[in-house]
Amino acid sequence: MAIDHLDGALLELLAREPRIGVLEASRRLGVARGTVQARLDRLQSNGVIRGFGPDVDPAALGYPVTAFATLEIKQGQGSDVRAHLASVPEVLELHTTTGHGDMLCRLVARSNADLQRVIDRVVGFDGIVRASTAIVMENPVPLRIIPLVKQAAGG
Amino acid sequence: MAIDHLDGALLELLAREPRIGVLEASRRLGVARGTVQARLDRLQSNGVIRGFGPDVDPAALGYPVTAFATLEIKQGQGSDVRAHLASVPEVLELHTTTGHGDMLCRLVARSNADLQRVIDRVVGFDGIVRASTAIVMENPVPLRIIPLVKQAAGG
DNA sequence: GCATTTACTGGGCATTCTGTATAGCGACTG
DNA sequence: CAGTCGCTATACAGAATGCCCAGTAAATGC
Repeated sequence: MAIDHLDGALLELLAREPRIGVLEASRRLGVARGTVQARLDRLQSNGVIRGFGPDVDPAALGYPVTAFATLEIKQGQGSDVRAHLASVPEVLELHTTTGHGDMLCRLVARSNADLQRVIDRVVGFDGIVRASTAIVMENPVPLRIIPLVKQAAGG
Repeated sequence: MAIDHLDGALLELLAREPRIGVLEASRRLGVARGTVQARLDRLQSNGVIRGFGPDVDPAALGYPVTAFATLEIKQGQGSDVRAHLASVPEVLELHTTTGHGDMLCRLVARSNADLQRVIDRVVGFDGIVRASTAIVMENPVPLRIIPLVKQAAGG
């Protein structure tokens, strides 16, 4: 669970140059290959590294518009709403939250006009009482993990 | 830019089994190795695939609490606030948005108590007028891209 | 209609990496 | 003090990669 400095450096290296192999990583980090291999195995079985899935850019796929929708749900309809939202491809992420809304989801769309269609599809479901949408204009800090990794590694 | 069915299948395959190589992928997809290689190169230079960075789980790093904070910013302080937020490791993501707030950020913390510390650090900055936080309880749909890829590939 | 370009196939080749195993060494622990 | 753990160092077979080429089929331009 705890991450030491070598783990941190390894994660950082992998984040910066993902196509790097175990052997090359060991050279960069100045440790034996077996060490890197053992660390990687441990990080993966720990669940620290979930995987190495391709990082796909929705914008490049033709979905340049991102929005966050806060949803208010009718009592007891939670699981139906979840299933509904999971069936919409443009819903990239869904959280249930405390606070004003009950759920928060990340949406993408082909255009602002298309966003209307997506929202209609998302909220056009019985269990959803109200929705408020915030359209993303800029993304000054793209999803990142390295600063947190550094902190966790004690750096 | 446009994604055909083979691209979609390749992305799906890579998402499901990321450690797969080009050769193995070509076998699974029933095409020549050179084809997979060419498609991958194209997807990467297109920007569709940003990279293959390790997918790190903040919870496994000791940050099991996630929250979204909506921030209201003092006019003209945008770039200062951006820089401030970028300097906080627990800020995983930051967007500027339309709607009620001016910014939306994703936070993580070691505990609910620790979240208070993080929020204090985030909002303890002159340009931020008001903040409202929603703590994530469940994540019924984790960040995903495959359904969108399938739709973009026309299937 | 004809030539050109593009994308895919199938094959080959040298280099490199992976998976796996070995043994030695220093540090920590019961 | 013996046992365990993590790291180093090395070895080896099998596999994958990067790169090359020639042939073919479909789309594009003249």
